[in-house]
Amino acid sequence: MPITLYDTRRGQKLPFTPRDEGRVTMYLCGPTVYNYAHIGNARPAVVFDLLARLLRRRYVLCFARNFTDVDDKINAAAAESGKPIGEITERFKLAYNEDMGALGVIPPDVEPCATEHIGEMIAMIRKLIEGGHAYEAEGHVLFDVGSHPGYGSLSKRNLREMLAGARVEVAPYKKSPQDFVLWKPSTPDLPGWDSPWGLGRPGWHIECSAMAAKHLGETIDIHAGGQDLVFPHHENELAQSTCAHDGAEFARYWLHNGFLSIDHEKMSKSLGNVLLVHDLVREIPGEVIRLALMSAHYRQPLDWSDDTIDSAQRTLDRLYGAVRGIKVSAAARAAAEPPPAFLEALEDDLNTPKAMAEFFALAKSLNKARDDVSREQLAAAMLASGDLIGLLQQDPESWFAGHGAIDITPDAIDELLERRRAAKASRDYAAADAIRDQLAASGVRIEDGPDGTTWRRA
RNA sequence: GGCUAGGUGGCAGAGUGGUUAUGCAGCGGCCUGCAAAGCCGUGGACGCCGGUUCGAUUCCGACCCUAGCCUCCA
Repeated sequence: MPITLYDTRRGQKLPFTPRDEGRVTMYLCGPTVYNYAHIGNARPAVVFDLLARLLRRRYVLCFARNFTDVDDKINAAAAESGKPIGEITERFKLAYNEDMGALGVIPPDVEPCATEHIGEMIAMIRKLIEGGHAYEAEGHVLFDVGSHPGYGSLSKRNLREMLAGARVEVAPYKKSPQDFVLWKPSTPDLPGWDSPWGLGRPGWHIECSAMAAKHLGETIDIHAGGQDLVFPHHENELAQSTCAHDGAEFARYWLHNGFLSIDHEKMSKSLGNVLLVHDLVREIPGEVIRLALMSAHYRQPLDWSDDTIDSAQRTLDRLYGAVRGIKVSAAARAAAEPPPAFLEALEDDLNTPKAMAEFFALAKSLNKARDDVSREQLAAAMLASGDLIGLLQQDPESWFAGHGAIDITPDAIDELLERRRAAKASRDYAAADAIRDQLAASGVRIEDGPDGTTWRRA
């Protein structure tokens, strides 16, 4: 069964086949590094990390995710803070990778920075001018959308509709209101590079086109990003790259993740509900955040709330609870594979909810299994499934110990549990229950099992 | 106003032209000294109106509602 993916441009789910047999190229639009990533930024990073993990099972993958480190928002942040631009971009590049790492995102193969590809951008812009697809006007270089009949094919718009709906004031030097900037002039106080059009800096869209071509080639298999990038960013990338590469197909599959809302509201500074991953990971285990981001299908909208987090936490408790206390030998773990139904769900356009249902089925089988061999094999299959999607990466005991949620040491807990065991042995249930209540007051919930008593943070 | 996606049981959230999603919550039971966890069972759903069909939550059309984009926001 081939992997299927929903392609935005063609508007349907299609079997995925790489252009070169056995090798896949994928490009994901990364962050503009002027602030910490918020939870909405984390969604594409996590879901397309999952896709990368799946693709690697079958293919050699080259996965690029860029940093946009030249941008007017960065300039504004620098002006506001009084810090050099390079200091800001470096700081937030590091923070981004740390935060995504906490969510189990495996670093991509290539992380190109826009500022290191100015030469490639200038070359591409020259090619566009030579080909009649771009023109210079008042120090700017603009892409001429009228020169590319396919413009609008990705976002399914046509120029007439866009003109009718235009609500933005148009710069007078543009031939058409939809023409967009490839290069713009810089003043000495702004980042700038020498170019055939004077000191300037690149527009946003050309960065990705140039970096994708440099690292992945003129035609890439998969281009991914958030739904809000479809227009104008990806439409413009598509136009630029196609025209600069003599009509060569730019991206064979376009994937877009749905939007994330906070308590059913749009996340925005004005509403004051912007949740930074940097802050969230201090309170919530990374795996909980990761699972919450995978709890809805990636193309669906996802609402982030306390319930979303609680639900993911409970789900992980259940999964960790199933594998807790089961010895899995290195050999068994190495031999284990995720169940076919689990894989099929994921390979069907990343159907994570369906895959989780299969994960639960596996946990249930394990909970019911009696003999040690079956239990080890099922636990190994669960761990293999977790390895694939970036969950169950912790030792179950430390998972249930939590972090900072309890105000009593493990040694003290063990001592109390021993006293409770003794009380139970002498049928002093009042004393046993008193100890249980005492532990509960410290945030520890205990569970009597056939092999003794275990505990977890409440 | 235009474009693009959605509207599923108390909540979250898949999927399907006729047959169990799944998880949480609820209810009953097993287990347990009592709990918890786990297991077994159980109720409850497909926005509204038409159409196609033997049969539609699933296909088609209209309508209502929601979200995103049309502003260099993932």
